[in-house]
This record gives sequence, C-alpha cells and structure tokens, in this order.
Amino acid sequence: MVQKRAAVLEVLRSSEGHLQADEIFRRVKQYYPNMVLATVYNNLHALTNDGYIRHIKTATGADFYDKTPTPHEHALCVNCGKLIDADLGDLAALLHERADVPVLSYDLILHTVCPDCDSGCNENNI
Amino acid sequence: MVQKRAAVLEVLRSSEGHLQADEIFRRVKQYYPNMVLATVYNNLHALTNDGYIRHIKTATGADFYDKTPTPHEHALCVNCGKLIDADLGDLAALLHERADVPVLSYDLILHTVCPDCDSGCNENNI
DNA sequence: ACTCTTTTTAGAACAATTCTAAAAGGAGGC
DNA sequence: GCCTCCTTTTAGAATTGTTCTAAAAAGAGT
Repeated sequence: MVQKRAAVLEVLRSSEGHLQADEIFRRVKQYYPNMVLATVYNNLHALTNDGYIRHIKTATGADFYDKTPTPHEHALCVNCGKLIDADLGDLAALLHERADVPVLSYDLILHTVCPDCDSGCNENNI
Repeated sequence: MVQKRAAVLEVLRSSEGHLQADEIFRRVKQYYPNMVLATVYNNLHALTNDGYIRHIKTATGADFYDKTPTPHEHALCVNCGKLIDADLGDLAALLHERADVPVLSYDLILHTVCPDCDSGCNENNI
C-alpha cells in the first residue's frame, strides 16, 4: 500500500465514516500539501475496487465514501446533508424475494432528519 | 396548460413511460423545432410540481421522467440502460416500519437485466 | 544503474442540469 | 384595439462533481 493511498484510507477510517471526496481531499492535504484532487479520486477508486471502502452514489451528485465496506443502508439528512447509517435488517434478502425482476444490486438512500438536527430542529424551523 | 408544456406531457404519456430529458427534447423538437432544452426542463419541473409526472433521479446523473405519478419502484437495466417499473408491494410501509430513523422519503433504484436483454443475452455476452 | 509498472500531477474536458437576463406571448381590463 | 402584468420561452453561460489525458515522478525488481 502506497503512502498517499494509505493516507486517504486513514483519513476516512478516522472520520465519522461518510465523507465526500472534497472533504477527504481537504483533510489529506494537511499531511500532503501538494496533493491533488485527482489523486484522491484515483485512490478512492482503488480502495473501493480492493474492497477496503464503499462508494455511495447519491442522486444529488455528491457521492460519499464509507469506511465500512460491509453492506448496510444509509440515510441522508435533509437538513444538514450528512449521511448516516440506517438499520433495515436484511433488506437485500427481502428485495430479492419480493421484486418481480432479478435484483443484481440496488441503490437506496433514505431521506431523514438526523438525530443532531432533530434535537435542534427549532433553530432551523423544520 | 400552455402549448409546449402540453407537448412535453403528451410526448411522455405516449412513450413507454421512462424518458430522459434529452430524449424528450428530441421528440418535442419534431413538433416545435425552435424548442430549447431549458424549456423542456422548465416544463418537466412544472409538471412534476403539479403532480402530473414523476422525476426519478439516478446515481448516474441521468434522470428519468415517469408518466405515472403514483408511487412505485424502478429498476435500471445494467445492459441497455432502460428504466423499467418494478413491483415490490408496499415497500414504503415496510421501510417506515423497519428503519431505525424517520423516513421522510427514499430513492431506490434496483439494478437488473430487463426482459428484453435477458432474452437476447447471448448477443451481448452477459 | 536500468527497465517496467504504478502513482501522481496539472489542468482540461465532460455531461446533465440549473441559472440568468432579456425577449416573446397571452389574458384581462379599459 | 391597446396597455399592463404575469408567465413562458429563449439563448447561452455557469455550475458542479467527476473523469480523462499526457507527462512527470516514484518504486520495485533485476
């Protein structure tokens, strides 16, 4: 494992777990100031391919990277834009079972109000 | 309802049901050659707001518009890129029930091989 | 040291969508 | 028939996150 790839992985692992490429870039840049965004993308793709992390595409075009590669669902906070984990049990099995088409995989993003925003919801008039 | 808006809706209604903006543009342009893509987007937004159609965002950035506004799920064919309807029963209820976060709404796209591609799958070495 | 492959860089390119400001169109009142 | 107001349309630029390209740099193995 190459230095900068390791740095990208380390930044992600030491984070809350769901970062966007530009945020990872910002953080890795503190250790490697001459780092470039393309390198972050290169390494994120490589790490995703190798199964170290997971790439979560959202419909808004702002993709997230997840330090936890094992399958689980996600929810996007409509207030703060943060991506959090969501527990839906073994949804994959259920989708396979119920769907009237073969399910190779799926993209699911719930829209929610995260606990942080919910507790402070008066501030933002939700 | 204004002429061009009606034309956009009519093109969508007379289609298989899941078109992308540029395809709608191409089709409407046959009747209104001076039509512009921005107008298609304007009208698609208006029609979506008014509940005539549904806007389906995909993670690939290629959004679809659905002539059927009532809730149902979708599957994207990994071979031909077509979006088809998928029946999963009342998934919304299930997600609300199972999720450990409040579910305001959700984006779900299954990945599948559509019947057309499945029947001709040898041609494309799937 | 030499070669081969991988990684990194810099910056351009991309693609779908959105924005902006101006022009055109249409409806209703007078 | 004209005026005013509001909506729709146009043209084209801007946006945004991501991907591509070609060249430079770095590493590994011999």
